[in-house]
Amino acid sequence: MVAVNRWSAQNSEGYEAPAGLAVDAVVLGVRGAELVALVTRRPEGACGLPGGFVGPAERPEETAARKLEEKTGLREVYLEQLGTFADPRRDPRGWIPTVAYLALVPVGTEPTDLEASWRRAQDPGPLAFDHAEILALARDRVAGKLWWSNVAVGILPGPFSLSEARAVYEAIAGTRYDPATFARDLRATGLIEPTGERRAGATGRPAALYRFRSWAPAWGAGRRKRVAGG
Amino acid sequence: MVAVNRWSAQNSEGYEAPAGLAVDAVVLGVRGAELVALVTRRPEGACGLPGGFVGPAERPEETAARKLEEKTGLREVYLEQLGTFADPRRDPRGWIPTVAYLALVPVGTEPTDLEASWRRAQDPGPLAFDHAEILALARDRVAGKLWWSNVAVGILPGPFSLSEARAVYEAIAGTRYDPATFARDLRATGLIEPTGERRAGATGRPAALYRFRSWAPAWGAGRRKRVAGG
DNA sequence: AGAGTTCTGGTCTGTGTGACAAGAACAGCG
DNA sequence: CGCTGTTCTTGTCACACAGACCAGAACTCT
Repeated sequence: MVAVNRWSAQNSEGYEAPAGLAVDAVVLGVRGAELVALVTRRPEGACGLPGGFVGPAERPEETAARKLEEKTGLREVYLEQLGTFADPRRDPRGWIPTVAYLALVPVGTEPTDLEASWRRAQDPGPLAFDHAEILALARDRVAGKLWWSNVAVGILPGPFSLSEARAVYEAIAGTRYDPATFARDLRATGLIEPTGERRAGATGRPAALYRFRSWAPAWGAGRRKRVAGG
Repeated sequence: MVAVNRWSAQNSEGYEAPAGLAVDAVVLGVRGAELVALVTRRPEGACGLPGGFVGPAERPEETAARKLEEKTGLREVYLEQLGTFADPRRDPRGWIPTVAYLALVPVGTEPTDLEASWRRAQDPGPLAFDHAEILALARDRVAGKLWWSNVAVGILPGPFSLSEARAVYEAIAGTRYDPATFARDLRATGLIEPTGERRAGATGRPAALYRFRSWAPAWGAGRRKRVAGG
């Protein structure tokens, strides 16, 4: 019944228990042609992923959503569990496993928290704990699922042109696509539908606008792109 | 410093802490033409996935490997994290998050623990807690990675014929493959290599034997199969 | 009105995939 | 020993798809 020391607790069954359960979120967005991740300055001064402790009546995804709203003001963001990092030595404060989440936020989102800022997802600079490893896992995950699901809806929630979608896909995949082929293939996935509107005002021919058919996680049924050879 | 009740603890920082950290393993194998999962009888009488509590100086994958050896006698099995299930109400005993793992064991493996037995991965019967959900996630995961990695090495560790490999792949994917096309495609992944031996004694032309090039997780570089349309 | 830019539909070609056909290498039997 | 049946193995063929290119459409700017 008594915590044996500062670093871990003990329950009534005699099992050692963690000192707490944490969540960390990899918040990804697109700025210009680059994939960016949100990092916050920690009390110790180092930078790290936004996160916090899970409450005793909370599901971890609720904690992640709560922290995300604090940093960005956004609700209803795409959120997916990446995995759990539970090496007992990962946090010098004690035995604190963390459940890592991947979040995707719309183009143009700015941090509401002054301690938070965008960094390039590649080369984010030094991060606390094992956060660099978590970020790397997030990059692989989102790139792998790009053409197979509607994860991009988190970054393109509103009506978008195929050029805007292409910029997002290119930033995430790290490659360039032929505009005509990209349009054909994205339409063929069946994940998007035309709104009937067009975006004028810019230079060139106005682009037709599209939206994702569903906000909820979904999978394409038509053509799929192969992933780049490993 | 004092656990507030039987169901959760509290650390020195004032944060509530879980009552313990658990692991559960989905142990998959192939018996005949079917994908099977290992289940154990729990003290309460219900059936569930093999699992246990993580020690304070242990990484969860070590706990999973330890429990797996208790149930099957196997060391060096393929082990991969599936995800974490941490709904505070998932376990009636208290706030106990569990990290779920996927393990693949060779064809012919028999449980060493009398309380453990094989069940069909589809239709395993009622399972305790959220273990049915965890098993479903494991089935999807292994089917999705089948053609993209050498996960099957966990089920086919020794020399095998292409027919034996095909039986395993068909059991996992739940489909049937053309023998000739299967042979061409599996060879084209670059994941396997011929041993030079042949398996005689059975009826028909003796089959050439193959082995996986590497035991460690690896990815194919050649042809890949598309996943079945969702 | 003309030039420049971007979007969009069409075509063409190389390649991967699935299905099929035919030959090779054994065991069992009359 | 030859025939039959089975299984493994190689080869071929048709189709669908990814990628690239081209030309026209639709706008803005000068």
